[in-house]
Order: sequence, then C-alpha cells, then structure tokens
Amino acid sequence: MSEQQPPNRRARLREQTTAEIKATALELMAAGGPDAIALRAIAREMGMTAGAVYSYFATRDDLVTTLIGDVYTAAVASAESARDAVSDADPGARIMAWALAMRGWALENPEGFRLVYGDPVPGYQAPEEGAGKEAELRACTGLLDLVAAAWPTAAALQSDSRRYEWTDFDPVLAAHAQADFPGLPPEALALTLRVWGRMHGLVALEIYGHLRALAHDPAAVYRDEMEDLVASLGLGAGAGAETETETE
Amino acid sequence: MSEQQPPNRRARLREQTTAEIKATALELMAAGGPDAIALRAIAREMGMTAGAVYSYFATRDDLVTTLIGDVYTAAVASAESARDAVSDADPGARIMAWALAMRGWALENPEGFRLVYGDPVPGYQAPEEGAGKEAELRACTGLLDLVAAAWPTAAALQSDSRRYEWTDFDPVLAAHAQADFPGLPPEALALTLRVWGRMHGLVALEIYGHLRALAHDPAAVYRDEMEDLVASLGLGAGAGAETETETE
DNA sequence: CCTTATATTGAACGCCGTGTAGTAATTTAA
DNA sequence: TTAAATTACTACACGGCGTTCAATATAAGG
Repeated sequence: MSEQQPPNRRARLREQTTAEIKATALELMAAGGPDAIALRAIAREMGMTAGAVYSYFATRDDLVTTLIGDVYTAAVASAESARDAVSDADPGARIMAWALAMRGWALENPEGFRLVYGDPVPGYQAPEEGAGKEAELRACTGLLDLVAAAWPTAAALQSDSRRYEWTDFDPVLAAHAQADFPGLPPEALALTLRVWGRMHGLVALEIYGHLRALAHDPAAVYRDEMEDLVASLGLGAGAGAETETETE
Repeated sequence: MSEQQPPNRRARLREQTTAEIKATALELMAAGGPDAIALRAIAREMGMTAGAVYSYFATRDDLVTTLIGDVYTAAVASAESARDAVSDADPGARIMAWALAMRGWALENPEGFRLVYGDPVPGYQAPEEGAGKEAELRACTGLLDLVAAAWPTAAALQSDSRRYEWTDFDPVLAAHAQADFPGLPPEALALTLRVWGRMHGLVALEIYGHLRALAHDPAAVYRDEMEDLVASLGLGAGAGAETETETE
C-alpha cells in the first residue's frame, strides 16, 4: 500500500479505475459483441452508477475510440512481432507471417476485429486522429516494409499502365516511404494498399460469417491466397510456411 | 381503385403496407445508416404506432433479414447484368465488369454494403437460410461462372500444393459447379472464394473509411488490383476495360 | 347479421446514452 | 490547520429504443 509514484493518490486511483472501465468494456465486448459496450452495463458490472463513468470518458464514443486504439495497437504489435520472428532473408515468409498473424488475431478476437474494421457501435463516428489512426498508420508502414523488401522482385511484375505520385497518398505515409526506402517509387505504396486489401478480404468475409457456410476450411483457402500473393511478388513462400493448416 | 387480383382487398393492403415499411426502412438506412432502421422511427414516418409494425414483421431482426435479402439480391443482379453486358469471348473483361459493378454498387449504397457485409444492427444474428443466403449463393455461382470460364488458362497458374474435395464446400455450391461445369476440379471452387475475397477486401476497407484517408484515388488502386487479378488467371483485361478511373 | 380474423392503438417494462443538481471526499492554498 | 476548490459519485429525469399486452375498430366469411 506504499505509494511510490509522485502523482497524487487520486491520480493513481483514477488511472486504475480508467483501466478497469476499459477492461470491463472489453470483457463485455468479447461476450456480446461491440454493441454490448454500454456505459450502464459497465457501471453495473463495476458497482457504479452510469453517470460516474462520465468522469472518465466524456461520452460512450470516447470510450469506444480509446478501445479501438488499444485493440488496434495490440493487433498490429502482434503482427509485427510475428513478422520479425522471421529472418529478413526470407521476405516471402515474413509476408506470410504477417498475414497469418493478422488472421489469427481476428479469429481469436472476432469482436475486436468488428470493433476496428466494422461499424463498432450504433452511430459511432471515428475521429480524424488519435490512437486508432496511429495504429492504422503503423499497420500500413508495417506492410510497406514488407512490400519494400519485395519490391526488387515485384517491380518487374507490376503492370505499368498506371502511374502514381507521392501526392496520391497520405502525406505521413508517403514521407515515411521516401525517408526509409529511398529510390522506392510511389507505385510501391499503391501495391502496399492492394496487399492490405488482399489480406483483409477473406478475413472480413470469414469473420462476418460469409465464408464459414461455404468452405469448411477457410484457413486453407486463406493460405492458398497468401501463397499466391507472395508468388505474385516474385517471392517464394520460403521454408517458414511449414505450419499447420487444418487448425481452427 | 378497381380490384383485379382475386386476393382480398385486405391482402393487397397488407402487401402495400409491407412494401411501404421496407421502403421507409431503406430510406432511413440511406440517411442514417443501418442503425437508423428503428421500428419506432419507421412507424413515426408512416403515421403509425410502433406496435402496428408487428403485424407485418414479428421482430425488428425479421425486417432486417428481409431487407438484407432485398438489397443483396439487387446488388447481385446488377453485377450479373454488368457481367453479361460483356461478351463471353472476353472472360477477363467479364471479371472486370463484375468487380467494378460490385464496387460501384457499394459506393452508391454504402449503407446497403454495411447492411449485407457488416454488422447490420445491434445484436442481429443472421438466419441460416432465407433470401440473404440465396443471394449469397447466387453471388458465388456468378463468380464461379467467371472462374470456370477462366479455368482453362488459370489452372496451370495455380499452386498444386493443396488439394480440395467437393465435400470441402457448401453442398449446393459444389453440386452447381459439378452440374454446370463437368470436368471442373474442386480447386476451382477454392479459387472462386479467393477471387471473392480479393474483390471484397479493398471495397470493405474503403467503405469503412480505412482507405480514403490513405489514398486519394481508391478507384485506381482497385482497378490495378483487379487487373492484376485478371492477369493472375492468365487472362488479359481485354478492350472492355477502357473506362473512367478517376470517377467517384 | 353475426362471428371470426386481422389491423391498430395506447400504455407499460426494461434497456440505452446523456444531462443536472447535490453530496461526499480529496487535493490545494492560505 | 483550516478554508477553498477540485474531483468522484449518486440520484433522478428525459427521450429513444424493442417488445408485449389488453382493448378496440375494421374487414371477411358464413
């Protein structure tokens, strides 16, 4: 019970209660979907009144925004670590690792996926900036790293019918690309977004229940698709892809 | 005002009111998203009481299910007609037509897309069968037709690392494939689902606002991705792909 | 005409997010 | 230490939601 942090005891209690609110909200979400994130239910669960929550979050949407930032950040972090567990020498395997990590996270936290990539909650409007936006940018830069590593082999395989400019993209993302990968053309950024979409599509269909009724082993279909993606970048899947496929 | 149909005048009134409820629901949805589909709001708009709607739909979820069926069916029909407006002789262009029609529909009816492919409404659970399921199957068979037409050139480009059986897929879809395309292997069905996912991914990201902040011309990115898809099936985009790209 | 089925109303219940006034506790300043 | 200000919280109210139910009006069929 000895206080070690300089800040007030009050501030520590506040931080603790804030964390409990978020944790309770995530529990409710895991149990009943993003719609179950109700201030009254959270307060009830915590033995508080609904109004008390307003001392911590000005509105329910503020809480949801915070949760999106947390969940999204955790998802991206897990994808990053999965990717970095594979050697730089095998860019194809690194892409596979990222893709499988993202799908694995989505299957383990389907409600989190809905929260981040769907309509989180009735009437919610995502803010222009914040932790969620940062996590999204971090996801894109993570993918950009992968695409940049593949670019030497992928460039020749791209159709050159359409040209892009750096100004076609988000300034922050474009600046990051130019700074970290000098010589990389803006077309690589377009390819990054396409890769993102390709990784996202099957997972979104699966999480929202459109795939499970049609295919008994969505994991195999997804793996096939990702192998085709890696091949389309002129890379081999490498030896790192020898993992399970029938798992759920 | 002369009755021509044998059914009761009452039955006709019922049908008419049912249609008005659905139309009002779609208006509300277009204005405020799927969450705006509220029985009380519909009734208010129609000068009724909320309870009266229960004579037509046993529950709000029943209404939503009906709407999903209608909207999904309309979307698939528009994709089919766009596809069939292109000659059989150019399978690649037919695929492009389908993809662009689906994306166009999604951009014109973003709330409809959310209704069909997202969480339509708090706590909604999609039924196992019904018009929505039929529309989904129709979408898949429509895509299967496209993939089957591409199979002669696409087969050789597929990785043969993974084999599928017909029993890996929905029985109805598998039966349709075997009946309509004798000689087509089950791997083509897996490819169909992968194509579906690839067409869906970027659109889903765009509709839910993840792409607009990052790329100023999502249409160009999507078109690139679809051209790559067509090429990956061993097809050329053909002459039919010469349409606008900067449009919104 | 009379009985039966159906459409509709109005009120109620229990959820929800949100605001407000008042109260108790803690922090800060004097 | 005491007084003032900030903060956390409760209790209550408002309007909206889906849903149920008893009562009532209307049309259908015999």
